[in-house]
Amino acid sequence: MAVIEVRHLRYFRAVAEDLHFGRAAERLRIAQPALSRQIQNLERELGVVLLARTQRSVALTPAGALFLERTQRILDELIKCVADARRVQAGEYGHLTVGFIHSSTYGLLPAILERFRHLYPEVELELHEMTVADQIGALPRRQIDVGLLRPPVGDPEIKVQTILEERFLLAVPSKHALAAERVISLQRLARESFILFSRQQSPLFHSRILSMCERVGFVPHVVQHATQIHTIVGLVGAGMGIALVPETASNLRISSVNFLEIAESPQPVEIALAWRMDKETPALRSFRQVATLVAQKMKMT
Amino acid sequence: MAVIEVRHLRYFRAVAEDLHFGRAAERLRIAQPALSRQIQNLERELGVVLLARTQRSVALTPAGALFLERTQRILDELIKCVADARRVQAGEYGHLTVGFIHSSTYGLLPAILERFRHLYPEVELELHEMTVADQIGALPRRQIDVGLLRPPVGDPEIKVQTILEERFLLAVPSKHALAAERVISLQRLARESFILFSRQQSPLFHSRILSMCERVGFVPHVVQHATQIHTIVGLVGAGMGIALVPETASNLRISSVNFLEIAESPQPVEIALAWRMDKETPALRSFRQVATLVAQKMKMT
DNA sequence: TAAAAATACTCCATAGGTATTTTAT
DNA sequence: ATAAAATACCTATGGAGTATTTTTA
Repeated sequence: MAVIEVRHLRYFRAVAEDLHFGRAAERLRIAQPALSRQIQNLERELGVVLLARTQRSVALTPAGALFLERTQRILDELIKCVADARRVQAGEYGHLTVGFIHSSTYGLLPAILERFRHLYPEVELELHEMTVADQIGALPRRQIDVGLLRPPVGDPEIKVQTILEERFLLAVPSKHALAAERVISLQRLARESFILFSRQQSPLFHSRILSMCERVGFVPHVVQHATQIHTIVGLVGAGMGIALVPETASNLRISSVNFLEIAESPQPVEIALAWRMDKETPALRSFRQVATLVAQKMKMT
Repeated sequence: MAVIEVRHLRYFRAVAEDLHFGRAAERLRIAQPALSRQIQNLERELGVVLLARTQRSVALTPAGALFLERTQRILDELIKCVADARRVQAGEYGHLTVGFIHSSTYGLLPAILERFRHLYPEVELELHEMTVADQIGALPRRQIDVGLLRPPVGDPEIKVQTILEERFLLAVPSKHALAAERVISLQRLARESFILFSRQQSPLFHSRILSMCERVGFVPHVVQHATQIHTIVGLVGAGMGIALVPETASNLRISSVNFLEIAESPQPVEIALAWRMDKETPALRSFRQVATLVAQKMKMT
């Protein structure tokens, strides 16, 4: 026997607990002589007498007592280590760094987090608010494992899965003449003052809004540019103008703003997951699954 | 394979470190196919893929990374546990509860402790000052493992080994008429005032002193009883009388007291080690050895 | 004499070896 | 074409079984 094996530890523990070779062997489902020999081998390998045996009794030596305590710990750790490895593989245990755009914090991200933390409480999540561009840069650099962003992405090394489509709504101040309507045609907004997403920071929204106005025949009269949805909605609430915003904005629940559906039901904007296509870790798999499910459920309501 | 063995952990660690089956096998001094099969067995048993292999490369999966970290810890602990068991057997590691009489604190006990702590720094000593009677009671009850006491003991279950013999000296106040002498005959003390060990607390000293006086033909005139050596020497220093004390008392180094040898060189009193004869632990063996050696050395000086 | 551990021997499961195949670069 | 892991097949070590002996309370 060149090295001590787990078998020796298990056998020794059994004998040390029972202080009886016969009964310990029975518990281990092996014959008593086999057990005796393994304990002898262990003691020989250690060069230490662990058990003081007489024909009538077995007792632990001080070295044996120490060895038992340590052995117990090692065996426990081994069991735990095996269990944890299995849980990592099952995506129930691990670590995941998530990038997300600001607008997801109004509804989608909190909903995903709540569900995920409930299902996978032992996956440690690290959250980073980032722009879409930063996320696309951070993914290959492994600064994030998954991104919650708006397509398109472009990089062929990055996989993208759309999980949610959002309609555009019209945000108007509560006191505005249109505030009483539920559905409105874009054509009626030609003379209105618009608060618009900035071209630099939110190119997708910017161009979408411009083109949907263009389609019905006007160029919006822009009184203010802004980047973040909550800023824009805030400005609308202050009576500065109206704005076209994705429907998550209605989660903001600002009392001085009404959200109206748009009769032309313009092309929705998407929210997607993005991740490195090379290898999907178990924790990522869990996250994707939860995110997809949560988004699915949001569509229904 | 019913259970995971240390072999699997060692093999996995090697592959995980090298990320190359061939080189890992070489390091382990086994053939590559044997290693491949053992890792496969391990993964099958775990139900977990630890290594992501392609024909050109081997990489750890997240589960594998966790398993490696834990495996490393377990193997380290196993090595340490083996080493510690060996050290317990060698009496270099462990725990020992020592009972001792007060008078040993003047010279013998500190000398033993110093030497022992130097030689066996990892044996934890628990020290309890106790009377001889308490020690004899505490030994079978396993409250102490070894006692430093004055014989006799009596209990046949307790082994006793005398390690030191002490002569009696005469303690006199520095200003006393006899203080200038170096050696004195007991006969000259018939008229002196004695401070004597109490019969109850120190029966051995009490009877020894009475009988040595009796032998030269007088009954000492006792002005005060006391129990502990330092109390008695203190009273002598205060000029209250003279006293017969074991020579350890001279370690007290009280300037107002002179210690004189006794011409009749009366029977010395002994200090002994006492321990349960059933089984001697390695730490006890170390302690006995050191105590014997230190006492030996004290005799010489 | 009875109970329990150790010894003697036998057997076979499996760790490990060699030769070869597969596969991705 | 090459490097590296996997597969196929063989060998033999040693773990486990049965029968027996030893020991001492």
